[in-house]
Amino acid sequence: MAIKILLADDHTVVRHGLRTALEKEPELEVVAEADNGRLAVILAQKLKPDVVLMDIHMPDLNGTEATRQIVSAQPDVRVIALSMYSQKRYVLGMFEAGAAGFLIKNCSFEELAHAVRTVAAGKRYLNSEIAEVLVTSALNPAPKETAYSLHLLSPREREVIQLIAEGHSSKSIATQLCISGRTVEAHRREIMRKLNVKSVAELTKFALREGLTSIEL
Amino acid sequence: MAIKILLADDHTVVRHGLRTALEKEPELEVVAEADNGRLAVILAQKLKPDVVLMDIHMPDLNGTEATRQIVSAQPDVRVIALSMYSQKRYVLGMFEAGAAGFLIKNCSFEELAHAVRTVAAGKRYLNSEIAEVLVTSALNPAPKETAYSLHLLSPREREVIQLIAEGHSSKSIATQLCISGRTVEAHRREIMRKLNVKSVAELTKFALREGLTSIEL
DNA sequence: ATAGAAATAGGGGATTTCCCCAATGGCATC
DNA sequence: GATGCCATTGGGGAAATCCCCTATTTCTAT
Repeated sequence: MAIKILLADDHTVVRHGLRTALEKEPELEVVAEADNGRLAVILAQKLKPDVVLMDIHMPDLNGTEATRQIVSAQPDVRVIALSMYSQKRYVLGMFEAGAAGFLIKNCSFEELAHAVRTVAAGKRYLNSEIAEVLVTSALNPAPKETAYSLHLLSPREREVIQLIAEGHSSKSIATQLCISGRTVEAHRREIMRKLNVKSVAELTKFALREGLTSIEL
Repeated sequence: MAIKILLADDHTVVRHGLRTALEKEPELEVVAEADNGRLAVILAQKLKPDVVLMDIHMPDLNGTEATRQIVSAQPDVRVIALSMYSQKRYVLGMFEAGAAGFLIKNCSFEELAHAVRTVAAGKRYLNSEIAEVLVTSALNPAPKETAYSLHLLSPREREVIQLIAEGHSSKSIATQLCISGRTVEAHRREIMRKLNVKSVAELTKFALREGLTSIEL
């Protein structure tokens, strides 16, 4: 009995490529494709696939919400998240929504096929990168809030990171906050340690994602 | 004589799927894959493919700059841009860099294969959506700044700003580009002078707006 | 109460970035 | 073919940031 697969990804070419590659595997069968989350939910209900390969970024209904709806209606459908990024909030969000596995799009096809068989057998599938994210997250037991790592930072640190992301130097920040430049440097280092970034560029992207600053100059 | 294709996309699974699908076509042959723009340039030089399928968003060297380098060195290599989005600045940027065609990832595989054959025959390939973007753009003769404001920067500077916005230090960039750290610093200063910014934070935001880097880490 | 964290500030030195300047080479315009 | 622009390549020195520490105060939580 072949494993029935539903592909949910908004890029037609990507879906076609995945289907072609998956169907070279004898016991895997792609039964349908969806180009958005809402359609994925409908098709999952109708076709009862064994495994859904679910992209996270999709129009109309994103992969996380689609997973939540599918799994709550049909707990035996196994969903594998397929994402470009291994960011904690995506990983935690998908598992919280009920996904059985998580793959980075930058994985090998062999890993993808292996993941499909693993979750179809009722097990979870995590590669080492995702496992790392989960372990780190589990060891910092500040549930939910840690997922949005802004809560890792103290209020003062949030002030400082915003000013850095707005382009201010440590000295300028010190003047604005009426503290010593050394203190600002200490905050800056602590922020980078907590967020595990090594450059102002990454720090700026974090601040943008968290809405601490605007992309406009 | 089969059409030799080079695949450049940073997602391994996507490359594998495309390769599998393309190789079902008798007269198409995938001769190599690259997961970043710099490798694509090297492989294009070495293998002299007929067609390069080039993703726009890639680490280290993006698809637009990679296209520019490939086409300027080997004008007979035909590059097809493969993008998730049909935003004007991507379309204009790729054609300005010398691309022969432009495909949205959300196109059918038949269209992809047809585009490969079309550009290999020396013609351009545009689907109606891209044609629409170009016509609109041609009828609204917006000055270059609005169309492709990266024109302020030289090609080398565009390489450097991408790497800075990805979080690399000058020294690391120097190693990647095989030039002195002092030269990278000079580029960095020139970039900041031209863009009139004073910090890596502002520079990162510019790179994000121009699609040179992704907000995800 | 005691442990831990946040906020403050600093020493000293390594590394990186910033600002002034210079040489080369290409390419275009005149 | 001379001129001039600018891209690319770099040096020297000043400034900023980063990294290793220590230290005090305050507040919170166990």
